[in-house]
Amino acid sequence: MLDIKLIRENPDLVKDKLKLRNEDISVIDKILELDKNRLGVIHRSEGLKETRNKVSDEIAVMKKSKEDAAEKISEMKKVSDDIKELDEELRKYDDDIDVLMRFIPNLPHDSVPFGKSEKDNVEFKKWGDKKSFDFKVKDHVQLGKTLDILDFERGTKISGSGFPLYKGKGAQLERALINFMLDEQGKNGYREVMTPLLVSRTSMEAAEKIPKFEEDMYHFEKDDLYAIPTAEVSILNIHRDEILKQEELPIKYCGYTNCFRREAGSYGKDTKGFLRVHQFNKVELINFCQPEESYDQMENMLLHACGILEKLSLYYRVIELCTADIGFAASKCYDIEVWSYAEDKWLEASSVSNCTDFQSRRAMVRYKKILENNKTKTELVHILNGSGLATSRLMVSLLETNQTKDGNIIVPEVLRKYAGFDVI
RNA sequence: GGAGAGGUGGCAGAGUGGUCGAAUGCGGCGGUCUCGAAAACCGUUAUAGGGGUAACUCUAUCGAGGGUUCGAAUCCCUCCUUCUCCGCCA
Repeated sequence: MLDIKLIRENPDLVKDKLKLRNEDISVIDKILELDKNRLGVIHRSEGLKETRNKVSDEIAVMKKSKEDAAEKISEMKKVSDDIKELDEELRKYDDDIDVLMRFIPNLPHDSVPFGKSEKDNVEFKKWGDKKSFDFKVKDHVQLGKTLDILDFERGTKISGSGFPLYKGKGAQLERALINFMLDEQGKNGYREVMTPLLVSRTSMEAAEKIPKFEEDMYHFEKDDLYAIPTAEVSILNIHRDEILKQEELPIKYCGYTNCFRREAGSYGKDTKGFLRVHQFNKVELINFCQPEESYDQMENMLLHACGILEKLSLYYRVIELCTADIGFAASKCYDIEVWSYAEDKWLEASSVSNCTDFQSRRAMVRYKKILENNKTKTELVHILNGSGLATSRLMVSLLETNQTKDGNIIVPEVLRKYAGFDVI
């Protein structure tokens, strides 16, 4: 969430930034009014509390010296009732403000290109060469079926559409890919973690996934747990409600998890094979750092994600998302897309986001900043996330790129020691 | 799932209705002493939110949320969590 103080003190700045995102800015004025009322109630309530505390002390003294305090007690009874009423009112204001705040996205960074839709995203970088095939390429579904390594029909039988079944060398290749990526990110300084896949509502809220994306989550009602849509959620919550040391920043984690997404509202779009699935595998990168270095860290993370694709020799490009397309919690985003020869289009395989203090404010992840005069100040960390990478769309490109004329797959050099075979 | 015992400041650990934001010890920071260090001694040591240019001041916080009371770390209720024992299961 945004800082209420920033809204209070710089409403025009906030509005201008939100306009860039095509947001309805009337909500800011509503918040300002509620906030003003809220502060008034706080003043009155705290004034009464001050009286109550003072008089209660006086009552204690009177009782000790056996004086009659009945009058003061009845006086305070009234004061206490008034406090109760004001605090009730205060809570209402808090709730009303919170409801509005939860749907306001992060402010875009100055470097983010302006745009009105995803069409205005800017190509930032392109790597590799588009391969030319002297035969008709098969798509990943055909390849998977012919080689008997991917079985979407049976996956559907087991769970419904969007739950892929990997078989034999397909399963092994997937495992190889995951291990390869974890090892590479480990070399890049990320500490490997294996996290819970089901998380509490509190954890989802801390990551700013709820309430905005509630419809996209799998929810286990009986235990009130949510299946994570990305390891970002569980990794981010490692340090919820903690105060970190300045010298341990940046803290970098990588973790492989299954990811679960209901993909509500996207039925009928990209339904083929891996293009849009409810369950997929992803190696996630998370970085907790000091505010002043977060944009540098972001560039690093982008390189770390791209490094995987380069080692796999896959043709890819990086897109800098425009103000209309950056993620809810993000101030800046890069998407990495791999090329699908069969679909003849780019597929999103990774997204690197700087969420600044937007998530850390609700998650309360802070650090002790050492100031010049040697004093310390507690400040929110910046949190970044990036996929490094998601396997499903990566697998599409990997299979298609490395197919041979007779329908086999040449395993990329770097994966061979992980897979234990060279060809499928 | 059953039975019991806990959750207090960075840590350990007192505190069962009143000047308790909280004794004491350890640790941390600053100082005295010393050539320097140790020891000893003295001081200091939380977070959040209001108000004030500031010194400062007010409010809240003893697992979380409600309740009783003029007043709650202390009493009552609910939840979370940790530990011990029993049962069940991988």
